[in-house]
Amino acid sequence: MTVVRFAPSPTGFLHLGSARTALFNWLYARHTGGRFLLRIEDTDRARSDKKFLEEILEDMKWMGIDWDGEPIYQSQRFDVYREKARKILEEGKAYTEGDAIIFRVGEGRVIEVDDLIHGRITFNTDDIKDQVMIKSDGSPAYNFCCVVDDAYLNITHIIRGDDHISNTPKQILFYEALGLASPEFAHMPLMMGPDGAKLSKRHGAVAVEEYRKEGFLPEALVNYLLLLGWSPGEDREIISLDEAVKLFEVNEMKDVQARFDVQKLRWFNAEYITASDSEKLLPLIKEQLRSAGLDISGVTDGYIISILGLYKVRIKTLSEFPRATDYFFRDDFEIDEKAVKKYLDKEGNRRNVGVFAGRIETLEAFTHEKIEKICRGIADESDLKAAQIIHPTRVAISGKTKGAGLFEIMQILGKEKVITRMRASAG
RNA sequence: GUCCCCAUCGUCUAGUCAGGUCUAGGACAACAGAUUUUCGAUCUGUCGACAGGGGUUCGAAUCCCCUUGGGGACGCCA
Repeated sequence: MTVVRFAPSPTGFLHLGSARTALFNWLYARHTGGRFLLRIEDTDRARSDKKFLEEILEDMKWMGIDWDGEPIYQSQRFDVYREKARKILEEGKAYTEGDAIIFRVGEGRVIEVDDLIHGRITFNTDDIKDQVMIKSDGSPAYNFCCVVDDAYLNITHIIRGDDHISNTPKQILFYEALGLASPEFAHMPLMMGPDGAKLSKRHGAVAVEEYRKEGFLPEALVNYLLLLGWSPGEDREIISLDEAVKLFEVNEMKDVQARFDVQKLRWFNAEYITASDSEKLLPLIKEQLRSAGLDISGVTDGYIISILGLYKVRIKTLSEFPRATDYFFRDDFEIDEKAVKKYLDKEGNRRNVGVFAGRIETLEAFTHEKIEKICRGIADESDLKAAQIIHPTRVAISGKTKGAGLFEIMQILGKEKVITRMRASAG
C-alpha cells in the first residue's frame, strides 16, 4: 500500500508552496487508496509553536486535505534517533566530535536515484560532506531523523520539492547504514514568484491564511495549485478535488518550475464564486462585511443574498464585496465626486432625478420591471435618453458610476431609501 | 566556486517518454469589436512561443552534444 506523508515544521504559517506539496501528496494517497500521514518536524524547540501547528492544520482542512491517523511529533522521538545513531557509531560508520555524532560519507561512490518526476539523477559521494546525525545538544539533524521516521512510518513514496534533491543521496546513505531499502522519490519543481525568484513575501501574500482572509474560495485555490505542475489533459482547467483524485498520477507531473500568477488565481476564484450558491457564500460574505466595518445587524440574510445575486458575478474575491456594496448597508456611503460632476451636475439631470422620484413614489409594487417602465416612459415623453435619467440616479443612490443594474438595485434597496436619496440629490 | 534540476506565447500549459497527423492547440492577462443603463459578465476576433548552435534522421518542438539562460543545494535550519 502507498504511504506518503506531509511533514510541516510548526515555525510559521502554511506557505503556499508547502500547501501545494501537501496537496499533491494527499492526491497521490487518495488516488492509490493509500495513506496520507502527518509528521510534525518540531526538532527546533525554540522556534516551534503550537499556535503555528494549529493554524497549519486548520488551513489544510480548509483546503479539503485530511490525514490518516494521528500526527507524530519528532520532538517526542529524540531517544529513538539517538539510539539509531549510536548503533551506526558502534558499527564504525560514524565518529564523534564533542557530543555530536557524525556519519562518514566516504568517497568515490556513485549514487543513482530513479526519480518519479525527473527520471535518473546521479550523485557522487565526493561532493557530499560527512553528515551530522546527532547535534552537540543531542537533537537530531534533519536528514537523519527524516530517514528514521520515514522508515518507521513505512513511507513508500516521498513527494517533495526540488529543493530536497540534494538531500536525497544523503538520506539514501542513511537508509543503507540502517540496513533499510529506500522509498521512491518524486521531486516536484518549486513554485516561483512572478519574477522567477523564490516565492516570498515581497511578491505579496504567501500564506494560505492570507488568501483565505482575502476571500478566496478553497476550491479556487486548490484548483489553481493543481494546475501548477500538473494537467488533467484535454485542455481542462476547472477541475474538482474529487475528479483530480481520480486522474492524478505523480509521474505525470511536469519537471519544470512554474510561476505563481495571482491574476489566474483571481480568475479561478471568480469562476467559483459565480458558480456558488449565494446561501453558501452568505456566512463568508457576512464576515467580509463585518471586517470592513459595515453594520449588518439590522438586515436580513435574504437582503444580503439578493445583493449577492447581483454582485456575485462582478467580484473576483469576496473582500471586494463590501467596497462595491457599501451603500446597501449605510446611508453615509462613499460618494465619488467625479461621478457627481459628470452625471448629477449635468444640465437638467438633477431635475430628471426629481421627476423620476416623483413618479415611482406612487408605485405600489416596487419591482425592477415597474421602475424600469416608468424610467423609460419619462425618457420617451421628455425626449430624453434613458441613460440621462439612469446615470444620475445611480450616482444619487449609490455614489458610484458602476455597479449592478440600476432597477434591480432600487428594488432591493427599497422605495423609502431610494426616494430619500434621490430627493437629496434632486436639487 | 562545486554539485544538481530545468528550458514551448508575458504567465500556466497541450504536444516530448513511443520523431511525421504541429504552417504548434487551450487558458489567464492584454488589446479590438459586439451587446448593455455604467461596471462586470458574455460572445467574436487580434497580438503572441518551440532560447541559440551543432549533430542523428527521408523527416525533430520531440532523440544526442555544446553554449546561453533560469532555478535549487552546498548549516550541528527544516
